[in-house]
Amino acid sequence: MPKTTLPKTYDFAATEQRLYAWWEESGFFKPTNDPNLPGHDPDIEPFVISIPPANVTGKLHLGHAMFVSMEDLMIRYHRMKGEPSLWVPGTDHAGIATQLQVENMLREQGKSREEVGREQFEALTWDWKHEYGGHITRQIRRLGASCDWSREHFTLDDDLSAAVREAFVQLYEQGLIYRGARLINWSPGLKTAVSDIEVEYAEEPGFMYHFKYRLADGSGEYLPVATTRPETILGDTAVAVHPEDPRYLRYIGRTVLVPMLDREIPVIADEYVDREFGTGALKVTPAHDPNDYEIGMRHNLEFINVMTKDARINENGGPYQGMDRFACRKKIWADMREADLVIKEEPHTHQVPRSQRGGEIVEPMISTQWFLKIQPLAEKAIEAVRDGRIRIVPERFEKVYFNWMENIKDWCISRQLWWGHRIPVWYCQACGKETVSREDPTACAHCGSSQLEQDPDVLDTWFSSGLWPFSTFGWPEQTPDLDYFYPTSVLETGYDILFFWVARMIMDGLWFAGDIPFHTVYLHGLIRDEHGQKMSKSKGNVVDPLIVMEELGTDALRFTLLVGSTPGNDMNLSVKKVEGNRNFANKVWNMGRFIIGALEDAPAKAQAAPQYTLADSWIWARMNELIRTVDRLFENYLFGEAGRQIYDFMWGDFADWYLEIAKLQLAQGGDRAFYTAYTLTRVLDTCLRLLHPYTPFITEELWGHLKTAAEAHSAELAPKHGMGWEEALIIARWPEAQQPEGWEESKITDFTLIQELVRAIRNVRAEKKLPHSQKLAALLAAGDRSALIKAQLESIASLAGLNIEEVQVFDDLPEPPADSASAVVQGIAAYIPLAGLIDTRAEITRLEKELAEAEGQITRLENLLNSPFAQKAPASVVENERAKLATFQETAQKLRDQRDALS
RNA sequence: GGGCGGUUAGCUCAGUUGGUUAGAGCGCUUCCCUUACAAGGAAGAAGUCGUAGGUUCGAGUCCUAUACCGCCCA
Repeated sequence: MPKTTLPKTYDFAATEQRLYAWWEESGFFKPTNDPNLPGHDPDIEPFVISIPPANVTGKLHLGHAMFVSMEDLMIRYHRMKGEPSLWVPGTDHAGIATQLQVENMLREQGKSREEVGREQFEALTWDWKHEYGGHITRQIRRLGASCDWSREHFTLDDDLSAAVREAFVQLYEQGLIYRGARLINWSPGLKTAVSDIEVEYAEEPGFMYHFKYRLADGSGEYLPVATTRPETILGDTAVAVHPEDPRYLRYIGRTVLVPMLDREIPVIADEYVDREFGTGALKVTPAHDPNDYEIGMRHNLEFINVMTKDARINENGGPYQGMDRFACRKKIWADMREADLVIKEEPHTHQVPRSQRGGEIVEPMISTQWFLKIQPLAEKAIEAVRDGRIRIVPERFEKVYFNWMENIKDWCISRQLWWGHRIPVWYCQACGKETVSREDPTACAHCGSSQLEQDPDVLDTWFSSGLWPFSTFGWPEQTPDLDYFYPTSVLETGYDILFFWVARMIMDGLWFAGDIPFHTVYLHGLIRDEHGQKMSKSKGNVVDPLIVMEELGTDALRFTLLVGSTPGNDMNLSVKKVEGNRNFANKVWNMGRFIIGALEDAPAKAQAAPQYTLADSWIWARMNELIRTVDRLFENYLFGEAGRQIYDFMWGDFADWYLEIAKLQLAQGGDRAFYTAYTLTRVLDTCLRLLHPYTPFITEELWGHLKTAAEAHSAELAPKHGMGWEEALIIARWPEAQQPEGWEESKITDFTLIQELVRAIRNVRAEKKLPHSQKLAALLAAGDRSALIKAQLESIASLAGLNIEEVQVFDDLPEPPADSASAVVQGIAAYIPLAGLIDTRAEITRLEKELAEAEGQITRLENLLNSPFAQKAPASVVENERAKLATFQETAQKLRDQRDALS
């Protein structure tokens, strides 16, 4: 055959970049029905996804690979459905991360950011962004992401910055943004505040320090108190006990002396105190602990901050001033031991708050920051999910969402960084009042003075990310994009940023854009290594997606991520799995090679109306089943299962069975060959369309070859039912399942019987260790199915390795032939004469084993049918079981005959 | 302390509304370079579906309890 020039192995390296460039140049990534172009129809509903903006500093990791694969799958599916599909790409400025990068660069040059100054530092950061910011988007392209790059955005772009200003000013004017001194999480290394959700608590070994709080009256009495952080003693402003704790009742209202400082503080009663924990008496440091802060507020205690911004002890710490917090912990404890104030210390595991970035221990501190009263926004956001306007997949995350939203606290939005959206508040040096403005003001709004100074802080990066689904469309401008594409359709991301990002987008979307930002939230899981361990550099188990793509192809990686995961659940990834899917890609490639080669040899036209074979009908029926299944699964966001179905059909049905039979049919020539070529083409075409959202490159490449070959060969091979040989697979129409016409079930039943028979004969061959090259003779006793078997004899013989000249089909064989190996399938007996090769005793043993199996089933089914099952189960289910019983009885009888013939 | 998820073959995991012989990939055993594919083909071994109850004619699937592992929140 083949004049075909396709290489034997799919060469993804030569394909991927070329196809991506072609897609992009051809404008396939842009939505149809663009609202900025003439002829736009606003009534057609678009499908829209906002990409989770990647950090500009980022390097591609599997998390990116996951969301890109998942979102690209959805976008490609909807695009093929013919919907105007838009995927908006972009990056965020990642305040802390980016600033750290540039600071590191400066450090290597022996400089600090303070030395270069703010303006220069910002300029350097922009330079850095221009140089390295494109890395991540180039890497996202490598994954095949079909996003509309002409709509790419960056959170610090002018238009997005304008959106941030607008949002800030609106909230300020609505009285929801305020500035004040509150307890916040302070990152001493970064010297900035961080929000509550940027702090992670880890159980770590430490000590519980027990010591004496002496009464101020000089009586020598003391309260035993325990703490894990002795350095905070310096900031204690009360000792609290439970109001009903008999041990301490008599101390309530009296005063005690702070160790080493001898400051006099009250003993108070508060129900927060856990009598079982520690000594039952709690030192209260309102300026350095969230719970103590609450107590301090309730009891009007003094708030004494004892630390500086780099976590050293400040002037309130008396002799300890200037010491690092951990050095102070040691020193004060030593001093207290000296002063006989120590009772004991014991090992203790406690919760240590660490910064999500950098990992240093965060210090709770009182600091003046900007806060957002988020509760009014949260209420709307809760409602939107509660009433179903927004659906979260998988549903269980709705509970997590509600729980967080209902307990939401004011959000600290200011950061002491230089890289980000600067807070649009100016302080007047003349009158001291604030001016808050969308445009940089030149004069104080209150006194007109021009002596203004802008707040030095910037906003939390997530403040801008929350606006992403509409700021990228031009909000607050009422642009055609905003009008048409907002609300977007699906928000897809990892469940780990449900609070950081998803929740804020919902709140902001409802608050600012007046509508939900998307109707569905799809959450994927985290990717772990092959044994479920978190990937980390220190463990050395990190899988680099770039290397995997390099070695095994993008399609293999994508398919692995998509098919190996279920919504909301973590997945374990191993290179072995990717390898398996590389093999699948190669298998698909070779199916294509075969089919394209086969076309060239088949007639270009049919002479008569089609007379489809059993195999043709079977594969056609199975294919339609597949399309229906895939559609159903897609509607339920079960992309992994859908992918597995496609894989199983292509490999297990189409390649393993139909292709093998097709070889025989093609060899017959004439109409048989034509209709076989037609079926091969149609099924492959359909499969490639279904598979395209998973593995876009190989399917596009192969489909192009198929299209070229088919068009060159015959117009009659073209797709029908609204499909055609479109310009490219990426914009080709999604297959529509043909409604069942009634004949399908029996064809599938018949073909399944043929498969089982073939397998049974192959099994005999394998057990007798006969090479495939040795064609066998066979006698088949097929009862009422002998017509079917006769009709399919050529296929059976070929697939099972029989010599068709030596195969005989009977309704019944009164006498099982001697010197034969035998097998029984659904009551059909197959005898393979093997003179000299039969070990009678072994054969009897084998038959009896099978007979025992069949008899076991008969007993089971008889019992079942004699139970209430027969009355209570639906008739069709009962009928099924009866039919099975009959088949087993038939099979058992045949097996007995065979055994008896040997004995 | 509250909530969620997981527990199915040696390993990694599917199993969609309960339907009666539980599937895949990898690994393992045996055979085969059969002109689409050795990154392949054929055959095979392998699971009391964490445990204990319950609902039901029927439970991997629903309910209750429980153990272990993991995650989130406080």
